[in-house]
Amino acid sequence: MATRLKKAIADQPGAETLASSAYERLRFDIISGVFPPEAKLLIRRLCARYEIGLSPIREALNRVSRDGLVKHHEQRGFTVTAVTEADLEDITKARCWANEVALRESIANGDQGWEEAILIAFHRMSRLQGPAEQADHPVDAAWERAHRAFHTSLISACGSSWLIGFCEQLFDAADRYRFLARLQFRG
Amino acid sequence: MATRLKKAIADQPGAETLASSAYERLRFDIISGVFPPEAKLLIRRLCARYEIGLSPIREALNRVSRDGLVKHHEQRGFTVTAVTEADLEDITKARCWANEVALRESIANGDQGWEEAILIAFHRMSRLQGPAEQADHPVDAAWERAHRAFHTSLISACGSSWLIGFCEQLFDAADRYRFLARLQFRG
DNA sequence: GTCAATCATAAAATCGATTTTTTAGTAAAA
DNA sequence: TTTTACTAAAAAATCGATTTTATGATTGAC
Repeated sequence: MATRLKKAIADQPGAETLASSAYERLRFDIISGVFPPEAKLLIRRLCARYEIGLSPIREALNRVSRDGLVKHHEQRGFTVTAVTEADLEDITKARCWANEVALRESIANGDQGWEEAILIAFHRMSRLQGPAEQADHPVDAAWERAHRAFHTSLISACGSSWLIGFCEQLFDAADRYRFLARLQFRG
Repeated sequence: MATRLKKAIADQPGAETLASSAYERLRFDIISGVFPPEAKLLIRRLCARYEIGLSPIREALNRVSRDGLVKHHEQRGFTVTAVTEADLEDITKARCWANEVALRESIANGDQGWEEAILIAFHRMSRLQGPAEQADHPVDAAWERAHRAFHTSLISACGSSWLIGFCEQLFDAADRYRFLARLQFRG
C-alpha cells in the first residue's frame, strides 16, 4: 500500500513536465509580444528555441490555442491570434458583462473571509511598483501576478468557478493588448 | 503562383487530421457516457479503440481537456471530469447569467436577419423528433445539432464572440449531464 | 501487526524517424 | 500574358521506440 508520505510528495506541484514549462514559456512569449500577432509558429523553430522535442511543443501549442492566443489551421500549422480593434471591443464588452455579474454575485454572497482576502490582495499589490511607475522596464512579473490576484479576489465569491474561469480567460486576452500597446508606445 | 482553384480546394474543411477526428470521437464518447465520469483514460487503450497512434490521441486529449470534459493530472494521465451536484449548480448558474446577458444584448442589437435566423433554426428543430418522443433511442445527433443551432441563433447578435463561445462551452457541459441522466434513467 | 524501503511492472512523457501534405518555384500550354 | 501542370523543398502530422515517472506488491525492520 502506498504511504501517506509518498502521496504527499506526489501531490506536490513541483513535478513539471516539459510540455507544461513549454506552455508557460510560449504563453509568456506571445502575451509579451516576442511572437507578434499573426506570426507563424514553426514547430521546428520552437523546438530549437526551447530546446525540447516535437511532442511537448505540439502539446503546448494545443494548450495555448485553448486560451485563444493561437489559432490552429488544419494541416497548416499554428499562428499567433490576430489583433484587431473588433476583437478588443469584443473582449472589453464581454469583460464588462462577465465581471459585472460576477462582482454583483460576490457582493451578495461574500462573507468576511472574502472581504479580508480582497483587502490583503489589494495591500500586496500596492506594495509593488506598478507599470505606471516604471514605464521603461519590460514586465514586472510580480506586479502582474498581484494585479491578477486582486481582480480574482473580487469575484471569488460569485459561486461559479466556470464564471471565474471565463473572467480570467478574458483578463489574459486583455492583458495581451495591454502589453502590445506598451511595446508599440516604446518603439 | 498558387491558383484560385487550388486555394479554394485547400480551404475546404474536408481535410481532417487524425487528431481532429479523434477529438470528435473522444468528445462524443465522453458526453454520451461511454467513458463514465472519473474514468481513467489510458492512452494505449484509446489508441487501440480508435486505431491511431499516440500523438493524435494525446493531441485530442489536450483539446478535450480544454472543454472541461477531462482533467489532466501531471505525470499521471487523464481522467474524465467528475460529475457532482455542486458542478451542475455551478454550470446552471453560469449559464443563466451568461445567456441572460447575451440574449438581452442580442435583442437590443439584432436586426431582421437575426430574427429570421432564429425562425429558421426553430423550424428546423421542430421538424425533427426530439428526445421526449423517443426516450428509448440512444441519441439523435441531428436533433442535438438543431437544438444547439437554435440556442446559438438566439444569442448570435450579442456582439461578442467570446461570450458566444462561453455560452456554447456551458451548453456542452450541461448536455453531458443531460445525457448521463438519461443513461441513468434507462438503467 | 505496522511502517518504511526496495524492486518489478505499467503507464505517461519524450524523442527522432517516417509519412503526408502544403508551399513555392519552373516550365509548358492556351 | 495568363493559366495550368509538374517538381522540389519545407513543414505538419503521425508513428513506434526509448526514457522517465508512478504504481503496487514484496520484503525486511521495528
